[in-house]
Amino acid sequence: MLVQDIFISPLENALVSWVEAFPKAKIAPLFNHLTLKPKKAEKGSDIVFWLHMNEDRQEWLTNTISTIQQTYSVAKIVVLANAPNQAEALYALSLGVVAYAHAYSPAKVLLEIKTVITNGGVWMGQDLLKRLIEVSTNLAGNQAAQVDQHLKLLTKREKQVAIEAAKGLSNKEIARILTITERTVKAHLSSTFERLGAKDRLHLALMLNKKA
Amino acid sequence: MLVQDIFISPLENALVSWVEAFPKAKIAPLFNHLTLKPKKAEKGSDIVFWLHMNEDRQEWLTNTISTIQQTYSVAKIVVLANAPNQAEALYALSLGVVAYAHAYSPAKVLLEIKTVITNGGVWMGQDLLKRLIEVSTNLAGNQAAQVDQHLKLLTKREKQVAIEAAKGLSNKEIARILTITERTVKAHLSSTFERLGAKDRLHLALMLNKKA
DNA sequence: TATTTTACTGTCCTTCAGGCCAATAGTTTT
DNA sequence: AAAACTATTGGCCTGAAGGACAGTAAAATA
Repeated sequence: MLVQDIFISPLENALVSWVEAFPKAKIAPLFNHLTLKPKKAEKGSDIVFWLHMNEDRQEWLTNTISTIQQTYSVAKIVVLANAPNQAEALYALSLGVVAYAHAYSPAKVLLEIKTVITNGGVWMGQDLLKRLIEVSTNLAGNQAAQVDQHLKLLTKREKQVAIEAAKGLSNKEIARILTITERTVKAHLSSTFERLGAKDRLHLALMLNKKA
Repeated sequence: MLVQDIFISPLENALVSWVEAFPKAKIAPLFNHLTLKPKKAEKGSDIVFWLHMNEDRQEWLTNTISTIQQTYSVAKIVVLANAPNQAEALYALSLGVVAYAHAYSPAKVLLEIKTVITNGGVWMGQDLLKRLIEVSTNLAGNQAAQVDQHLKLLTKREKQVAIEAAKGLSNKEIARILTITERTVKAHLSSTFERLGAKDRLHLALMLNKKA
């Protein structure tokens, strides 16, 4: 099967590791419909687009991916980022990109990525994946129940104080509406922090305002 | 670098594809400390444990993984499931497993998995990954939707600071990760409070963590 | 009944947050 | 070219937050 690699980068010259990994690859300054004839693409060949991503070019990325997908339905797209970050990676992957890596990855890694994606795999950083899994496993549990779980550990009075604090009220305000001393509010809060393992009222607020 | 493969399976005979992929691999009916001498493991060699997972053996999986991790800190663990499912995969990955695949994967795939994980990668099914990404982008996405409303009122730098502050980080911590002075963080935050009409960082956090 | 938990309050102290009043340099807009 | 905005940092000051180290009285539980 013919596999064709196309680098799209704003740089004049492709990075050395790219050339090393794919000597025969095409390099284009930006994607346009003349880069490759669609017909040639359709007849059973795989195309891999390697998009070189600079900072602050989200829009370009979005548009380019969209255009490629519309033009070559079978194409696989890899994003190589100068400054990789999780948010961007997540975004790119949600658009259908099958690999997201550092732009200065050595040739060996690039070839490995190629192997993985041509076999139907997806390539991404381990940190991002870890976060994905964390988020998903958290989400699997019921959040509403989780908040109750927290409040259940508190006494009646601590609960009241905690809820007000989580709304953003100051100790003084909480004291006023519960008709107790500010000192007492602090006592309930300190106890609450310890019971729930929160460092401070902000973390408490984040715990109790957990997104559903 | 020496890489040692160890199959752990309740079956008497290893599956053919395993033997085909790793003719020199060790095969053990179940994990115990005598399987491999820790000393041998420590001196710069990579160990890969391939756990053959039958149905209804979650507990065995949990214990085995735990034991392996305690014994060989550098070991990589692969789970090969007779009947793969996303929940189990997610669980395994959250325990630190670096690959989850079908037990009857052909030798070619097994070798590919090996390549990926020995290079620091993680292997999993594309469907699972797609789901992970969907879930995560929904989560990050719906927030971004309303939160964007707020964030778009901020400058680039203010945005970065605001997001970290909303996570519960202190000024000092934010300063460190953005490589600026704590004073500068304060300046960005003050500006942010004014632009968004937040009284303090807790209100900012509530605004940016608003649920749908 | 004895013990533990809850609710409440006190003072002292340290750290942190955020406002106020600056200044400099680069970028963008008018 | 002038004005406005952005990014950066400085010092000073006030007040809030939270920990340390207390104490008392009522209620719940063993």
